[in-house]
Amino acid sequence: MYNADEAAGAPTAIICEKIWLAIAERRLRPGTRLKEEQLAEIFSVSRARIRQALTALERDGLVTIMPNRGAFVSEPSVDEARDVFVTRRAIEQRVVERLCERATVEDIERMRSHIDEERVAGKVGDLSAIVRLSGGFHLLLAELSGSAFLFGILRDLVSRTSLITAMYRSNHLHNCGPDEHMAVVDRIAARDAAAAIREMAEHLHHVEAELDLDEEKDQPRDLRAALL
Amino acid sequence: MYNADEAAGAPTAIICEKIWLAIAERRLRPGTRLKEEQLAEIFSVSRARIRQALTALERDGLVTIMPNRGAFVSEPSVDEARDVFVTRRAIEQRVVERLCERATVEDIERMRSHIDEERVAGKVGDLSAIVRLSGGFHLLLAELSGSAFLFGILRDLVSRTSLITAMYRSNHLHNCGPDEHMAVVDRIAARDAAAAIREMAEHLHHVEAELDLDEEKDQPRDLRAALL
DNA sequence: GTACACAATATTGTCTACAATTTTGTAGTC
DNA sequence: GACTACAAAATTGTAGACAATATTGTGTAC
Repeated sequence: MYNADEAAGAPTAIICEKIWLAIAERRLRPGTRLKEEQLAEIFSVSRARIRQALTALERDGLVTIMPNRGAFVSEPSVDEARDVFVTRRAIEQRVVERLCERATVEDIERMRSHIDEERVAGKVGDLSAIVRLSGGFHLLLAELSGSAFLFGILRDLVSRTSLITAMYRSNHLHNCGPDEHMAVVDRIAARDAAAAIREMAEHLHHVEAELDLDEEKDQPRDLRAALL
Repeated sequence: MYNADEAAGAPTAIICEKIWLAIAERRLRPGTRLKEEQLAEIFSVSRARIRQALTALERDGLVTIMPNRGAFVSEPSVDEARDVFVTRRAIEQRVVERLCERATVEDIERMRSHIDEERVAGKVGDLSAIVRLSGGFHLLLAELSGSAFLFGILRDLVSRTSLITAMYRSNHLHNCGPDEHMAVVDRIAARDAAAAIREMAEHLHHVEAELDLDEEKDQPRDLRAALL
């Protein structure tokens, strides 16, 4: 891990990751304004580089850029949140399906050792690692599925899931539990595609179910809707 | 349509679209180098704007940027091409599925009138319009499915499909025929999800089958592989 | 006292100049 | 004569300066 205090002259990818992590860990709340000059000073880089980072983050759906207005941490609506999970189920079903056909024993081993890391992070209570690893498991599966597009798409979706989780869940720790991950891996190892798909779908439903997507159904997007 | 001769001071989106169309219409062949200064002069804009356009096109997979080397029109491999179709089938299955549940009569009408446009373009022989509309049909379906993510993902995939079609097919005209599109819409209108999904899968298989993805199986990515 | 118009400030958007890197051409040496 | 090292040209990457736009604060008129 990089030391957060030594951020001088960091390349664009590092800046993106730092902002991404800050959002996922709820240090940057949805709706927060991200002033370019301010960020440039914080990271000790030029404003041009910050703009690059912000446009990249916009592409991942983490920040929303309003022309001539500035960049803000995105505030995904309930509908958008549900939409992410709908799409994830579609993508990850296909990922698991392919893994049941193609995964090697080395692949299975990588999945298991990843889950070990998750468990360690959970015991130690390293929030930063937990956030990264829980999403990372799904990305690892997508990577091992051998489809660069499924991987790329899921990368987007996982980022958005982190934001959604940060926004609609009081506590992030229970999500993406290593036990449910292991259940999926066991089914893949057994080459039981139907069961693996079911296990994954169930897992994603659990993650979604832990969010408060029902209560504050239409949360205000603009002031008018909020106050009248 | 814009006049291609009057491109002075065009915003980034216009530049992207022009380059995209040039690639889709095979005026820019895969592997072509895209020098920034040259493009800046052609479009009568600053080099900074060209860089914006190129990074946007890279995100869509149409150009490949090699650091300190420059931007090139992407050369998707056979495996990547197949991968795109695998992913498209997964995504568009879900799109059609949702449309069978949610599509209104107005939606069906929009699909049908879009297909009418395709037929007109086909009769007139407007290659530019054919390219745009054939992909546009699938995007319209995704848009009407009500899932912004399915739409966004398919947007990417359709762009890549255009590039792949331009690369592996001698004649673009037979792809995405309006008749097969109409077959899908008819099934959606009849709310027959299973049949609609089958019709769409078949259509995508046809498009893929018309490409020469078998013959030049490992086309050279680098000189070493090409010459030794 | 309120509302509108105007000005000041702050922030983003764009362009131009400079620095770093890579590629190509040339000369020198073995 | 061929290979290596060096230099020059071209191209990309970066940063800083300037212009455009939106927001906020103030003043004046009704």
